[in-house]
Amino acid sequence: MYVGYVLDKESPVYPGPARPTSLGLGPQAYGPPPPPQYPDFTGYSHVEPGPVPPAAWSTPFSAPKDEWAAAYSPGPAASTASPAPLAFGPPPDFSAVPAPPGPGPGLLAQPLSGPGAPSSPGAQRRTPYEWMRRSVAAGGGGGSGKTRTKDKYRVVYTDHQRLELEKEFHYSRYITIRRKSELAANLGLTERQVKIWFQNRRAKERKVNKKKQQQQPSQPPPPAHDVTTTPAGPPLGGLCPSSASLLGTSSPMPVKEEYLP
DNA sequence: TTGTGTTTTACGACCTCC
DNA sequence: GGAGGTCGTAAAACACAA
Repeated sequence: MYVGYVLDKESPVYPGPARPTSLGLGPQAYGPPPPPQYPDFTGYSHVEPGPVPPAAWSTPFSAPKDEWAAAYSPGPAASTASPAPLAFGPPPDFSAVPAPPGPGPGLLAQPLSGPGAPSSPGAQRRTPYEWMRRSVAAGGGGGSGKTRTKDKYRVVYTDHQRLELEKEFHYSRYITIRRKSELAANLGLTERQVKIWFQNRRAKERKVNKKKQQQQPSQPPPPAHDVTTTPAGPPLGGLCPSSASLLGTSSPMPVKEEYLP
């Protein structure tokens, strides 16, 4: 698997313990999941309860997790939430919004608790519910499987779907096979959609970083996670040439539970 | 309301790896 | 050969100025 190739590279994309050799990407990743790692996946959380502070997101990623999380915040309810509730599955207040009649179980109603609450960074919806109506009209948002070959060219993912995808992306730019499967299941998307979302997200990041570099040519090199601004190299071998700095023992990257031995 | 620019999904082509 | 990577692109969705 290509991912496996990346993972095994000298400069792995994922830093430190987040990328244990036992991660088992590639064909073996399809094997039976280690029993103890997901005793209760519905409670999956990026931010492990306990001492892992949100500040861990300050590096290597430039944007603190709280920042983008707040941007996606559904409202006061989220802002007051503990750092831990990054769980998949509908939050309790999801019930406040009737689930659209889309196909599949994954159309998650959005936890938009407050009218006027911004639902997306850089894309303030006119009303917190308008995007929902659009999503419903578009065939139930993500998971509808609409493609350009069908009656709808594309769907608009719900803010919750985007939030969870962004969470995963902020954790790591490359999603594992298992996480992709889990994410797809929990968000009601197909694995293909998750994969493509990550591809597009990386492309977006490269684009942004390129823009930044052009605007600030004299600036010091980008942060370690800026894997995309690296000069040309092997498509993946050079994906994260600077990630070696992430491998330092002082890496503040939180160790994802599933990556723990 | 309309025109225009940007962002977001989705795909195809091509590549590398196993 | 299959999977997933980048890159480029199409087109819908969206924001915003005129």
